[in-house]
Amino acid sequence: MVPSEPGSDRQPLHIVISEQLKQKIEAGDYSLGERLPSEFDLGEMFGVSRTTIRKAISNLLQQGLVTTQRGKGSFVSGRRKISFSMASPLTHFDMALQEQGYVGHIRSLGFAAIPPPAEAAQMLQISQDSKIYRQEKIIYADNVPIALEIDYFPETVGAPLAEPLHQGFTYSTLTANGIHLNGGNVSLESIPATYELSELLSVPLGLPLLVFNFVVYWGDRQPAVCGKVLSRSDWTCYTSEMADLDPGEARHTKL
Amino acid sequence: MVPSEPGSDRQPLHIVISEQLKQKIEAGDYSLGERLPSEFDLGEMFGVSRTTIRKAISNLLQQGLVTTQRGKGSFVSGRRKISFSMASPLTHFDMALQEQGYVGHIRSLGFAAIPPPAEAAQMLQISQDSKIYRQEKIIYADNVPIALEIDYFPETVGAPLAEPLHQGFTYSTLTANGIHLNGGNVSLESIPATYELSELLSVPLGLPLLVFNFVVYWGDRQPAVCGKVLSRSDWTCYTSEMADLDPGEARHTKL
DNA sequence: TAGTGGTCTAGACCACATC
DNA sequence: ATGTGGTCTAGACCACTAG
Repeated sequence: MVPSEPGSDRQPLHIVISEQLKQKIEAGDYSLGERLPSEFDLGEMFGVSRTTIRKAISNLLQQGLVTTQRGKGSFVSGRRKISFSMASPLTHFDMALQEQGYVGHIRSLGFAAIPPPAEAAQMLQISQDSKIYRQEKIIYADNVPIALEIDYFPETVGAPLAEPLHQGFTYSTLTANGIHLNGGNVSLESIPATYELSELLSVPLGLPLLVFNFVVYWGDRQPAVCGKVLSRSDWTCYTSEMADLDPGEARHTKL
Repeated sequence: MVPSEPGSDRQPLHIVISEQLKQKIEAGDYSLGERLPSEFDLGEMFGVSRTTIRKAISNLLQQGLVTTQRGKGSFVSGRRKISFSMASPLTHFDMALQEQGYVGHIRSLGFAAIPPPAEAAQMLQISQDSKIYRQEKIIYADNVPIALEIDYFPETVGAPLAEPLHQGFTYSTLTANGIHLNGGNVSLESIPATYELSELLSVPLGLPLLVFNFVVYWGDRQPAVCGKVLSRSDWTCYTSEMADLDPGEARHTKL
């Protein structure tokens, strides 16, 4: 199976090959979860070196179409996405997971009182001398790590709730302890996974991550928590509903 | 400059090298826009083959830290992001660009009446027999392609406004012609750039793209347009403001 | 033990940019 | 003409998975 006549195509071989494999995957010739032929075999099938095949498979990896496992092979990936509402931010991750048929749990990577980073101090409206509680945790759905959550709590919230916050989902813990959130500012962006993040979330380096930045308030606009959730883009999306659009209003909210 | 003592590190060479280069970039040793040493020189500096250096630079590419130009070199990238409000969706892209100091323009890739795709027909609440107008265009900021917008208009909107829609920004054109949007459903996700998208937006294959899915209404909840905006994650982010959070409400909006 | 993907080498040729 | 990144080869060794 030689790619095509050499005269007409201007595409690199690894692109031609990865696009052909992509078509086969999308056509169902290689079905979901199925193992692709080995790199050696693919090299023979296309009549190219293993290096070129590896580059082609790397293209599919970057596009999230396959995953690779050392010693086993390359497998067609594909899964449905878990959707979270932007209207209830960090909020109810556990409920959203449960409603959509997943078992959620968290693994804490650390909970400590630290001097506040400048950015967090500003969002929580506290001075640089006061303490701040920083929590970092991985969120799992069916034992797959799907997100890294980083929270900053002001001392008034973090100190009395240190223990429950350390162990449970943020929103549920807050509401269970009488802190009812009533507003916030959020922003969404996307970044490629750094090496460190790729290790934490078991994804290839560079895979898109959704970054949900938030600061939420309770009572009389007291900041309750701020931070960010970095979630695997192959597992998550965010939804929102709008009403009464007014072009001049609510634009360029600074977070 | 040999990486480190061989006994202790378990990281591949290309990771060690790309992480070292990353540190230098973030420390400012290589400043913004500066050219890195050539692959050949880097190979000599680290005492490894060019293949390994290319893999290391590929890691930086995937993380959006550098860009490469054939015949010229590799350059440190880095730019601020343009923020769009989720409260006014497709909406005022041109104004948002202008307010943030960019010159915006569009290039149409096509505008045609077609039989409606099933998904679009459902969102626009029309039957499969009626016609639909599909528009595809690239959005530029300062002559850099930052987004691909795909719109579907029902015949009642698309037919009379074919000409102006073809040439201008969507929201501005609609409001200028008496169609005032007053609500909508949106969702945000992120996907890696496919080969085709990477060509259209001049980004490396696999770079994260933000996908803004929308359907917006006017008058008495008549769908005016639906579609999606795929924007370069290194140039764009979305912001939103919330009030009166109610945990049970507005969750899992289906788009 | 055999097969797989992960790493790395040394070298070749090409297309493009610059002088 | 020279230097750059982009493509591709042929081959080696390693780490891991499996029967």
